[in-house]
Amino acid sequence: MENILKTQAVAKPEVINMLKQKGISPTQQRVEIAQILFSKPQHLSADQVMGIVNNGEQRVSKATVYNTLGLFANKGLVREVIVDPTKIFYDSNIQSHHHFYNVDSGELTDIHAHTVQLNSYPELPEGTEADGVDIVVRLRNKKD
Amino acid sequence: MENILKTQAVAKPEVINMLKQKGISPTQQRVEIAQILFSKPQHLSADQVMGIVNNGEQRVSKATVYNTLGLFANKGLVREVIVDPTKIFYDSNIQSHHHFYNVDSGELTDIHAHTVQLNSYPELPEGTEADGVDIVVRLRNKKD
DNA sequence: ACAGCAGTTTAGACAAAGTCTATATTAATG
DNA sequence: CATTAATATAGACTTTGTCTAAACTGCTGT
Repeated sequence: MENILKTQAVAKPEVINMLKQKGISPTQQRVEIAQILFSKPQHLSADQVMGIVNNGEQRVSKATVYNTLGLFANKGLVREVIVDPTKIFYDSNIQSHHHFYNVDSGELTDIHAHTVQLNSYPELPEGTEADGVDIVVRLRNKKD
Repeated sequence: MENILKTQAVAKPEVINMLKQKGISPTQQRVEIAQILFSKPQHLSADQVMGIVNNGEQRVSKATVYNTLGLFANKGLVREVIVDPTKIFYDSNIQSHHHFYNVDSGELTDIHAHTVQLNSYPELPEGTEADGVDIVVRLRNKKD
């Protein structure tokens, strides 16, 4: 589990409101995790969240971290980003945008929605509806 | 490990040539796996390949299946598709194209390259070069 | 033919992310 | 405030994938 310093948090009442608006009861653990996630637009793995929330003392269990991140993603509070075959990243920015993924460093950065545009759209298979479009530009470090 | 029937294979000499052209020495195990992969355009997980190649008797070890698929991907013989957080799919079609991923069924299907087009392109971060663009349209089953 | 050698393959131990289960704790409700 | 429903927890477990050390394969040059 990574050990990362907790930076400035978001105001508690603000976060509590966000949760309530999505129909999530704001328990202590959920609020703590939400404060970390929404301190800024960022991409965190479950393990990283675990490390930040439990920096020093143990306050939230592994199961709760996983449950909570899954719940948040389900309710549309955060977005899952699947680019690394070994783990899920949770993106605190749910505005439409895409990602660069540096295969060498594991770094994940944003591509603003308007710099990439689809000008045509495939027909969806029978009986299905689109749930989202993910565009990932994979990067390598130049070695010149 | 899944147990799937092996369908019609590709001719051995043909596959051996493909491997040689990419600088891969065509060992028995590699040829067997390549014959399965290239029998048609498809998306298979390591576990599925394992199931097909070893249908009935055990002929290729787990380590070799993983090594071989990794090697093939590295040499550009197959393409890794990362859409399912629990496993990698290997796509035997390396032509430029994209994917539908049905979140409910786990089904992965192709989107022809020409039905989706990027009409602008983001600036790449300093010191990096693009390694590929993956577009994934996530689907859910309609429940009406 | 065959000793030596590099490249492969193998079984099984191991690692890491994530899930599950049964129990304990907390929060909500009347 | 007692009861009940919802959450949180520790730790066992599962799955995908990696690693390691030993065995095997098939060349090479003599």
